[in-house]
Amino acid sequence: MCFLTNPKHIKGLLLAAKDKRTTIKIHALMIKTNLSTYRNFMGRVIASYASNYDIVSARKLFEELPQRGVDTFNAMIIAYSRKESPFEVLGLYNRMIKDGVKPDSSTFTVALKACVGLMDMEMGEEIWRKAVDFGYENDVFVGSSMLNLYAKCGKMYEATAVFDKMKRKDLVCWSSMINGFAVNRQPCEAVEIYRRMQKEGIEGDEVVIVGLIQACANLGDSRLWLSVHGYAIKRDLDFDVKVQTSLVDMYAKNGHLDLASHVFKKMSHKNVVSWGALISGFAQNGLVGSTLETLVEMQSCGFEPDSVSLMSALLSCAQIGLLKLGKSIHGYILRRFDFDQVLGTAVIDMYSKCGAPSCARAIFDQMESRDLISWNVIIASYGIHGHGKEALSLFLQMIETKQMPDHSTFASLLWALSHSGLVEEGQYWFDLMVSKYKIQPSEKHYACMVDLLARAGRVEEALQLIDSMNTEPGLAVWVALLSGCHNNGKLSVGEMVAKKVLELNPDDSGIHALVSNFFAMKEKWDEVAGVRKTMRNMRIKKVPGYSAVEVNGELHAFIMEDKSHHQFEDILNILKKLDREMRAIRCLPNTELCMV
DNA sequence: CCCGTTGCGG
Repeated sequence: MCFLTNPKHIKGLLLAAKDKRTTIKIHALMIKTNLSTYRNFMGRVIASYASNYDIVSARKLFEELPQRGVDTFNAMIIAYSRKESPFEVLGLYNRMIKDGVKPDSSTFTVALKACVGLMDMEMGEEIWRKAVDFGYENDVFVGSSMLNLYAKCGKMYEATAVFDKMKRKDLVCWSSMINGFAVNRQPCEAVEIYRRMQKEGIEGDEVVIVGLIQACANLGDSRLWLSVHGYAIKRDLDFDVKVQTSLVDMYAKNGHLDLASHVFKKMSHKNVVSWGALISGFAQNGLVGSTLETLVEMQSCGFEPDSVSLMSALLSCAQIGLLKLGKSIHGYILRRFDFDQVLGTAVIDMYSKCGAPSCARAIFDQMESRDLISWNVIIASYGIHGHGKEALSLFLQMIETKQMPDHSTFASLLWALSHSGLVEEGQYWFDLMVSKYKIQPSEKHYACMVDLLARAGRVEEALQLIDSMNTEPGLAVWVALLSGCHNNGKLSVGEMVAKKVLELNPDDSGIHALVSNFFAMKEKWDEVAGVRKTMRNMRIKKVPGYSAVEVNGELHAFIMEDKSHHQFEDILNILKKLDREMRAIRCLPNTELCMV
C-alpha cells in the first residue's frame, strides 16, 4: 500500500470511490498508515462518504473535525441536498455564516434550492442578500436558483427582475422562466420568453420544450398544440419520456384522448408518470371505463399504481357510485401508502359521493392533518346529503382551527344551507363572506343565494340580489330563480325568467323540462309545445341522462325511458310505494320530471 | 452545485 503515502493518489482514489465499502476501505487504510497529511484529506473523506450515501458517517467525521473549510461544508450540504433534506442544508448554511466560513457559489446555489423545497421565500431573500454581499450577484448558478425560487413561489414579477439583471444567461435560466410562467398559468408570457430566447439565437432543449408544452396545455388553441408537438419532432426531442408525457397530458387535458392515447402508444419507454398522465386524463374527462381499464393494463405491464393513478380511480368511483371498488382501493392504499391528506381527501370524496357519508366523516375525523380541500370536501359531503346544519357546524369548526375558507368553501356551505332551507344562516354567511373574508361572490354563490331565497318563496328578494350583481347573471342564477318560481307559483316573474333561460340556449334537457313544466303550469300550451320540440331535437344529439347504483359489486344503470332492467317491475313497485308514503306526509313529488 | 413529465373540491 505504498501508494497511500502519495497524497495525490489518495485524492484520486477517494474521487473514484463508487460505493460505501470502497470509501470505508480507503479511510481505514489512511488511519492505519497514519498519514502525516491525513487531516488535510478529511474533507475528501467526508465528501466521499457523503456522495456514497453514508451521510451518517460523513456527518460524524464532520463533527469530529477541529475546523471546517468551505469545501467540507459544501460536501455535507450537497449530500443533504441530494437526500432532499432542506432543513439540514439550511442548518449547515447558517452554521457556516455563524462560524465565519465564506460560502461560495455552490453553497448559495444549494441553500436556495433548499428554500424551494420549503417554499420559504423569506429565507431565500436573506440568502440572496448575503450572496450579493459576497459578490455572487452575477453568478448564473446563484441567479438561476433565486429566480427559480421566485417562480416556484408564484412571484414571476420578482423572478423577471432577477432574470433581466443577469449578465449571462444559460439555458437553465431560460427554461426556469418558461416553466415558471407555464406553471403560474401565464402561458402567453411563457411563449414570449421563448421567442426572446430564439431571437438571441439560443435553441431550446427538451426541458424548454416541456415548459412550452405545459404552457400550451393551458391555451385553448389547437394549432398551438400541433405546432409545439411538431416543433418537438423537428428538434428530434419527441423521444424524451418527459416530453412525451407532457404531450399526453396536454392533449388529455384538452379532451383529445385519441391524440393522447396515440402519443402514449408510440412511447417506447413508459414509466408510472406517463401512465398517470393518461389515466388522469381519462378520469378528468369522465371516461370511467377507460380510466379503470388503463389502470388494470398498467398493472399487467408490471407497473405498480402510484397515488396519482389511484386518485384517478377514486375519482371514477365517485363519478358513478362504485362503492365496492372504491372501498377496495381504500384498502389497497392503507396497505401500501402513507395515508396522506391528499389521498385521504380523495377517499373521503369517494365515500361521500358513493352514498356513504358516515364513512367519509369517520376518515375525516381520523386524519392527522387537514388542509383547505379536505374541509371543503367534508362540508360539500353534508351539502350533497342535505344536512345543512352539520355542514354549518363543520364550517364553524374549520374557522376555529384557523383554516381560512375560500370561495369554494362558501360555495359548498351556501349550497348546503340552501338545500336545507336555512335562509337566515345563508344570508348571514353570504354577507360575511363578502365583508369579512373579502371574497367576491361568483356566479355559483349568487346561484346558491337565489336558490335559497326563491326556494323559500322570496322571489322579490332574489330579484333584488340579481340586480345587485356586478356581472351579467348567467344560466345558473336564472335556473335557480325559475325553479323557485315554479315551486311557489310565481307566475309573472317566472315568465320573464323562463324567457331569459331560453335566450341563453341551455344544452341541458333538464332545464328545458323545467321551462316546459313552468309553461304547463301557466297553461301556455304553445310555449310548452315549442320547448318540447327543442327537446326532441336535442335528444337526437345528446346522450340521455342516466343514474347508476352499485349493489353487491354489480352496476345497475338506469337510462332515461329505459325499462330493460331485469327487476324493473319490482323497482317500479317500490317507487310507487315510496311515492304513496311521501304523499301521505304531504311531500309532493313533481312527477313530470320523473321517468315513471 | 441551478431547470423539466401525472394528482384531492366547486
